[in-house]
Amino acid sequence: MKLLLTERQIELLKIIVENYIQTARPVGSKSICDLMNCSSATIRSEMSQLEEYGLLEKEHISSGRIPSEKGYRYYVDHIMKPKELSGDDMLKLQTIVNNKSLVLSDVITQSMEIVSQLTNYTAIVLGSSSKDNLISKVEVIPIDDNKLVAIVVTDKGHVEHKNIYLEGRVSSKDIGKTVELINKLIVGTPIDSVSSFLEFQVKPVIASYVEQHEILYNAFYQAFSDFTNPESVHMAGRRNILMQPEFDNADRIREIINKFEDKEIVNAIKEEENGINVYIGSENHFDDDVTIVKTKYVVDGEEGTIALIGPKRMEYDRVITLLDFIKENIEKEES
Amino acid sequence: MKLLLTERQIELLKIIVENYIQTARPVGSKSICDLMNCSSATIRSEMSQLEEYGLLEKEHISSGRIPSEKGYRYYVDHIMKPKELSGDDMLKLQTIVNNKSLVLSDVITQSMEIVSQLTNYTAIVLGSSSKDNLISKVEVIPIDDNKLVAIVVTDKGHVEHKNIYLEGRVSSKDIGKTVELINKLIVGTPIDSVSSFLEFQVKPVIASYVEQHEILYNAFYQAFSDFTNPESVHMAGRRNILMQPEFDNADRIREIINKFEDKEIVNAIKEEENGINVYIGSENHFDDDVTIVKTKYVVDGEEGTIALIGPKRMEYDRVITLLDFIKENIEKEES
DNA sequence: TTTGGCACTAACTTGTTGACAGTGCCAGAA
DNA sequence: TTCTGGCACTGTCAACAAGTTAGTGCCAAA
Repeated sequence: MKLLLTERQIELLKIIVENYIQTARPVGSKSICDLMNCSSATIRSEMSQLEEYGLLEKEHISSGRIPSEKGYRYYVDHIMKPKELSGDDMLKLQTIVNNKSLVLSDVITQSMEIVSQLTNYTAIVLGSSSKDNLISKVEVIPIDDNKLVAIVVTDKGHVEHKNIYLEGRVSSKDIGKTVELINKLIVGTPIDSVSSFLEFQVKPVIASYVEQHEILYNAFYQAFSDFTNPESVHMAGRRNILMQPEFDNADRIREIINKFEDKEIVNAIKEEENGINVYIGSENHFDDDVTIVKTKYVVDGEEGTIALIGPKRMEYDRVITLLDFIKENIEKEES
Repeated sequence: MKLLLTERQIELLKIIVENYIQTARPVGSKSICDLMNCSSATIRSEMSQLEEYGLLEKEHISSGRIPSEKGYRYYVDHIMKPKELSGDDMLKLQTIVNNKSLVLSDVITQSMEIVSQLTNYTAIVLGSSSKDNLISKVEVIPIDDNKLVAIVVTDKGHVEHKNIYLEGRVSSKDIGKTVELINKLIVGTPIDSVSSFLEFQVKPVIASYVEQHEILYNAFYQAFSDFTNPESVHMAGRRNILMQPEFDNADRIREIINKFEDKEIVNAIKEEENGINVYIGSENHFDDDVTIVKTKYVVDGEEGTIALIGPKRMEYDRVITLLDFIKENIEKEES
C-alpha cells in the first residue's frame, strides 16, 4: 500500500527526518515554523496526520516527534535524493581507488576505512567467498626436524600459511618430493575443495612415490583442511557505533559489543541481493537500533559485500552515495 | 618505610581485601565480627588505624571500607600466598602446553586465551621482538604482469607476506634472478635490519646482474621495509574488563575501549623487568582503575611478554599462579 | 484552511523526608 | 590496657511533592 502524501506532508517529513538525523532530538512543531512559513498549530495538525499514517512517533505524549522505522523507510524510498559527493570525500577516496599498486582487496578495505572515518559509522568488508580462489602455488619450508610451514598462494594473491607437525622422522627428500607432487597436481584447484582433492587425487599418487607417505599425508591433510574457509571479515571503526547517543547506557553498549564480537554481523549481512540495500531497525537481523546499508560487489570473479552500520538516524543520502561510489569504482577497475 | 602491623591488623586487611575482591562492595565492620571473634566496635577502631596508615579508604564518611592502592600493594607484597592451581585449571592448561604439534607462539596465545576465560580478565600476548627473528627463506610468486607476492619466513616459523607492484614491465627471468640473489644473500639476516641490508648488500649486486634492477630494487625495498616490525600483539577476552562492575557508565566504557584500540597497552606493558610484576592502579600507565599483571618470557632466544588486565580488585593470588605456571612451562619446553 | 489561545501532559529539576548502613567516640566492663 | 555496648552522627538512597519546561490536542474565530 503506497501512501499518498501531500506535497507539504512530504516536505514536513523530510525536515523532521533530516533534523532528527542531525540532532538526535525529537523535533517540535515550533522549530519548524520558519522553515515552512506557517504557524506551529498548522504543523501540529500535519504532524498528527503523519503520525496516524505511522510515519512519525512520540517518545511520550508531550514530546516532539521522531521518525518511525516506516518513516525512515518512506524517506529512503521516496524523498531522499542521492547526495553529490563533496570534493573532499571524493578526493580522499580517489587516491585510494586509483592507486594501481594495491591489490583489489586492499583497495576495498582501505576505502571502507576512509568511509568509516568520514561518516563515523562502522564499516565492514566481507571478503571474497572462497570458491573462486584457485591455488596457484604451494610452498613448504622446514623449521626444524618435525615442524614445517606450509604456504598457499591463490591466483588472486591471497596468502595463507599454517604450521605442520610431523608425527615422526621424515627425510627432507621425501618432503621435497611430496611438495613437488602436490604442486604439480594441485595448481588450479579451488581452495575450498582442496581437502577432498588431496584425498582422492594426491593420496594415491604419493603412496606410490614417497616412503613415509602416511605421516606426510596426514600432516598435510590436517594443515590443508584449515585452508578451506578463508572467508575474510574486516571491520573498521567498530567503536564508532558506540559513540552514538542512542547507546548511552552501559548495558546497551555491552550488548552491542557482544554482538560484534560474536560475528553476528556476518550472518546478518550475508543475504544475497543486488544493488544497494538498506535495512532499517528491525528489518535487519542484527540489532533493532541500527541500520545496515550494504551492497554486493563482483569483480573479476571475486565477490564480496561491503556494508556500513550506523544508528537508524543515519545520513542515508551520503552513505548510499559513498557506497555506490566505491562499488562503481572497484567494479570498473576490472577493465 | 615498611609498616609494622599487628597480627590482627594483617588478618583484618586480608579479610577486607579478599571480601572486596569477591563482592565489589565496601566492607562494613559488622560483617566481620563472626570471622574475627570480636565486636564491631573493635574492628572499627582497627579499621581506622589501617585507614590512617593509608591502607584502607572510604567512599564517603559513613560507608564501609575498601582497600586503597597501598592496601592492595601491601596485600600483594606481604599477605597473599600463591594459590595452588585447581585441578580443573591445571588440566585445561596442560593439554595445550603439552601439545607438541603447536609452535611456541600458538602455545602461548592459546594458553592465555584459556587463562582469560578462567579468570574473566583480559589477556595480552606481546609477541617476540623482531631482533631475534632471522630470515630463512624469501619466496616470490607472480600474480599478474606487474603484481607479485613476496613471502618471508623466519627461522622461528613466522610468516609475513606483502604485495609487490612493479612500476614497469620486467621479465620473469629478471625477477627469478633477483629472488635467487636475495635468497642467497639474505638468509640469516635479522628481520629488522633487512632494509639497510637490502640497500648496502643487495643493491650493488643486483645492479650488475639484473637488467631492470632499478624497478625491481625499488619494489622490493618498499615491500621489505614493512617487514621490519612484525611485533605481534594478541589479545583475548578484551571485553571481559568491560563487564566488571567498576565500569558501569557509558563514558567510562567508551574511554577504556578507546585506550584498548589505540594500543596504549602495548606501551604500558613494554617496560623490561624480570619476574612477575604487578602494577596496581596508578602504578601502571594505562588506566588508574585497572591492575596489570605481567611477566616476560624468554624461550630459545625469542622473548615476549604475557599480561593480564583486570580491575584493581583482582584475584591476585590466582592470577599470579596462573601466569607463573605458563611462564615456567613454556620456558622449560626449551630442552 | 490557517491561526492564536488555552488546557493538558510527561519529563526533568529541586527540595524534603525517612529509612538504612555505616561510622566515631565515650564510658564502663574485663 | 583492651574490649565492648550504646548513642549520636553522617552520607546514600528511594520516594514523594511542587514547580518548570517543552511539547501536545483541540477549539473557535479569522
